[in-house]
Amino acid sequence: MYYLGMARTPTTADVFNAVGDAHRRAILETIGGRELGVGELVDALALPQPQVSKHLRVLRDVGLVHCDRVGRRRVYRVHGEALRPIHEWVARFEQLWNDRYDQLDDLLVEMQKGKG
Amino acid sequence: MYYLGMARTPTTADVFNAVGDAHRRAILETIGGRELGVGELVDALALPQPQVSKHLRVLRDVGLVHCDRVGRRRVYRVHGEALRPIHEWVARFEQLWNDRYDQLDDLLVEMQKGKG
DNA sequence: GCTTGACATGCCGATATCGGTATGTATTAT
DNA sequence: ATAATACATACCGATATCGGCATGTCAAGC
Repeated sequence: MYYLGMARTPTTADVFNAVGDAHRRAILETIGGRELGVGELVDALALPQPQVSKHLRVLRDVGLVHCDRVGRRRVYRVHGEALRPIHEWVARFEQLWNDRYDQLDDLLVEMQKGKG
Repeated sequence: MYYLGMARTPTTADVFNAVGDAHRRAILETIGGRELGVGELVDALALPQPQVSKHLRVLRDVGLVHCDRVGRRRVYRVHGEALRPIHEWVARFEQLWNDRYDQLDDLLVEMQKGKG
């Protein structure tokens, strides 16, 4: 009989996966709050240019970076909001090791009440 | 000439990678704050038992779950603190889309001062 | 126009990864 | 001791993934 199913879950190129790679994380860290061209990333990370470009492509596809064309350069910046799913997912487990944020949430609620 | 280097970065089985897989996340979500045996996970997730066991192995290796032997069962529980690296990494970018937590951090510092 | 610069993309090889099936192992029950 | 339960592990096939190299593309300068 022939093989029909998928061999592995199609890595729905999602944010969790994109951040799973150390080089991709390094790229995001290097860009930080700045706007960097590919060449600057290549210099900073000491990686071959095609590799950086391909990682940037992945990050772009999941919305983690945005890109502007400036002359013949491509200027990349981090779109931090794309990390929100990760933040919220991790937050679901946070209380299992740290209740500080729950305290803070309560506090915030109180503050809002006081202000209103 | 012969090929010498590594073909890819050795997926240093780290927490980021472990959480990159959707099935693994589902396992963590299903366990949640409870203690579950493998069979219960198999039933809940409708996955083959070996697959669940192997994912649990990965989660164990990175410290995301702990395991106790209870009779002939293995009872798994989430060790949420292992998610801290992810939390902290994401937090570094949080200010790029949400400054609420910075406010809260400032507030916490003030509270501690008041208490001390 | 042609060249250069800055980057994206295509192709390839090696391997890590995931799912499936079969089998091993340890513990309880009889 | 034997059998059954609950799970881990081994092995395999298919493919996704990453790194390296070569080439394509597109804007700017001459």
